[in-house]
Amino acid sequence: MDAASIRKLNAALILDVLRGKGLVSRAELARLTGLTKPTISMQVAGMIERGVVVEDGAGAPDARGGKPPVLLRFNQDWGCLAAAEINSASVRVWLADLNGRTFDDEASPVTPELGAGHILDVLLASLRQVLKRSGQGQKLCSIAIAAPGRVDPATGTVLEAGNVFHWRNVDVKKRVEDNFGVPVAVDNDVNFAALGEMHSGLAAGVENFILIRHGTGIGAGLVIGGRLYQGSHFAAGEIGHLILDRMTMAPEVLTRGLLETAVGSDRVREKVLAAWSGQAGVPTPEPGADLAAELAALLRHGDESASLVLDEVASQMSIAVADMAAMLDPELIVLAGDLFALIAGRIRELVGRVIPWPMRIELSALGADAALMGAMGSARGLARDLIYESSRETARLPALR
Amino acid sequence: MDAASIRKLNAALILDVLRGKGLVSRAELARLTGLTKPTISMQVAGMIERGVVVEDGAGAPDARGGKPPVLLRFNQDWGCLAAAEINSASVRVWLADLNGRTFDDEASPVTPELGAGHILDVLLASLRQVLKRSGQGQKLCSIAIAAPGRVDPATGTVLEAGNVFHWRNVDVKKRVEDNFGVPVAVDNDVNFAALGEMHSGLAAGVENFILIRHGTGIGAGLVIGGRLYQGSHFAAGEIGHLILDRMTMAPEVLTRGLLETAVGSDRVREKVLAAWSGQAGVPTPEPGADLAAELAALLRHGDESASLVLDEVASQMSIAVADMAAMLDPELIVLAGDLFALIAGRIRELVGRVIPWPMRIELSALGADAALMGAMGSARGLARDLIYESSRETARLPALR
DNA sequence: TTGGTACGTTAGGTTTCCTAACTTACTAAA
DNA sequence: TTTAGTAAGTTAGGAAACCTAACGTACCAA
Repeated sequence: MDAASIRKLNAALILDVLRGKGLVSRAELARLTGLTKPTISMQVAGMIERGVVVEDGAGAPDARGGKPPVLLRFNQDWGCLAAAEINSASVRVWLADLNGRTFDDEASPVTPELGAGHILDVLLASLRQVLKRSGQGQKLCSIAIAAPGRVDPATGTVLEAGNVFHWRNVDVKKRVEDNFGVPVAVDNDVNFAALGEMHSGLAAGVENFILIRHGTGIGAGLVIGGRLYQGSHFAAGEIGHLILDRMTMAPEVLTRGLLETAVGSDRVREKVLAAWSGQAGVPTPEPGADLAAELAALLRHGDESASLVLDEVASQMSIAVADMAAMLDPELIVLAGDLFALIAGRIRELVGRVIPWPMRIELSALGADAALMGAMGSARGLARDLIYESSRETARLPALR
Repeated sequence: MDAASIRKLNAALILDVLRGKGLVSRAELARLTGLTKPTISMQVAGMIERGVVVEDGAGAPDARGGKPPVLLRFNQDWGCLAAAEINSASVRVWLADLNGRTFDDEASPVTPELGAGHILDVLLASLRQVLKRSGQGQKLCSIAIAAPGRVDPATGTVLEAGNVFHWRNVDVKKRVEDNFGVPVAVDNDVNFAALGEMHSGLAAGVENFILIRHGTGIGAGLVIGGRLYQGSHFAAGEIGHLILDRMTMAPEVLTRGLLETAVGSDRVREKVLAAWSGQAGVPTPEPGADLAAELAALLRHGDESASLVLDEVASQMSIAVADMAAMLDPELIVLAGDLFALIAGRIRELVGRVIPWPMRIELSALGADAALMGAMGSARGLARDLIYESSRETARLPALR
């Protein structure tokens, strides 16, 4: 720890305040950071020279008189950020300014059968295209990628990607870094979705929460103490393995009694088809259609089979939610996945019975964009070091007259 | 962030190395910390003046020649630490040096019926006694207290202490701080037990692990990212509420299907008594005796009832352990409680069936001292600030000749 | 006895921050 | 229109911590 570190820490402090507040004067920065006015002036001079900060007009002078403040603003166009998501239907890419505001995007259809190499090719081409189109290629600061499966964020490798993709040890980070030469973050899509809720969703400012996603698979993203928790084998939140058939550990539980097998969307569809009454005037459920919309339609027509299936699903999901709540005592549980809209009320009621303290259980508001928003937040974090690196040569500029 | 902060940070860095390594010379400190020799000399001079560090003999000179190093040592007797535990049978107090080595202790029998006020009186008296006996009262740096129930460590208040103590909102921290005028940490005994395993047990150096304690109640302490995680309502790890009777959320589950009700030691005793074969030559199980020892004796005599009961308990505990493993993906799970010695093997086997990655499941080695050891570690952490506060006046001492 | 090596100290310079005083630009009231 | 008051931002000087480079000290080995 030496003088240079002090300067960097103070630069980060100043920039954090500046990014958080929007327009701030030097004097107010001094008040907010606890640093003195000369220090702020010197630091800000360096930032302005590098272009990270710009002067942006005059503020209203104090009512009692006094020189009006010169307002400063973080220059969100100093660089740009990229986020990408690989899912079973497409590769999506977003480009955003340093405040995370998306200004361009691109989606390329893919299928898992294309294989890891080809899908990554699509991703790289897609990235290149948006960067070229926007003319911001030179300013790119960082990239974050939401990938399927179990990911080691330290190495940026997809260790294994479940039933759909059949990836093993795919080094996404290296591939992308080699092509763009900027820092790259890779993580699981559910984890990024949780970060998305934290950055710009329901969980803003929440220290401890869980995002549970329901789909073909079932997974959870855990945020503990304001940070993503991935687990020792990057498998934290793999609640598909939760055991439903309690009071016993019989071998058949391994195939029958696990949460994912019981209430994954494929199984729910089967159950609906099996139980469907065939009532006149009720639409026939079809494989391939939107499961949640279909169930909602059945419910509207007063179809009993749908309501019975949903009751069962709600009951089993409630067990998982209640157990997570009991173990982790989060402040909030966010439910992501269309089906949850139909059963959130029932889950709240059932969980409320077993958990003796108040707990918010909410439906995600970000929908399909959650992972990309979280990835963008992560890209923003990665870019911090580049932005905050304060150049030493700029110290103590002569006054401008 | 200013010059004074730099000095403090570097002082902490140096002292951490010194405490970790034992005997170190100034030159080696420079190498280990990355600071320069003059900086180390200056910092160390201040520490020696304050008595926090002492010179302790000469080291062996380098084989190639050269002046032999003067070895430095952290002065573990610069102050002392206290830890206390309140349990249903006694109030225990330990006194230790700054390295956490206990040099005096005291146990006072109490019963929960005495009430919070009286039990705290006993604790205070006990603390005063050991401090007086050792003559170290003036040097006391901090106190940590393992209390029963749900504790808010920020305020040091026992919010509620379960079935045994019937405490509500007992401000332990204030009471003790007012009496001794040193920083006081209060936390739940299971949490401190987990810290104990981390400081000086099986979990040394483990980032993510869970300690599960079985007794009348069942609770877990969660260490995530090397830090205790208490939850948003200080209820993390309250796995007594886990739901055993799956596939349903029927109302009767609330009394019948919760983990604590099913496998708490009281219930296990009932089960043993109910199932006992009354076989000749087998000792009769008696209420009040040591449950684990009794079960072990029954097993030795080949009693079938005991083995059936244990199988059931193991099966149900396994569900809880497997679920925690699936959700939190810890590196290690530590089992604390006598009963676990009889069923750990079975738990390992059952959990191994559902969790597809390797996971260590071990019996706690610290036994009844775990919570006190963890509390002592916490007291040591609290004392850091006092120890590391580097005095400004000592800068740049003239050379001694 | 001499050269080599490593420990720890001294001297001098750099960087950053702080305090105090100053200039600048505006309001409000005489 | 002038004058006093207030707040923003700059300048000047100094303090505190660090660093580099060189030096004195104590030991080994030939």
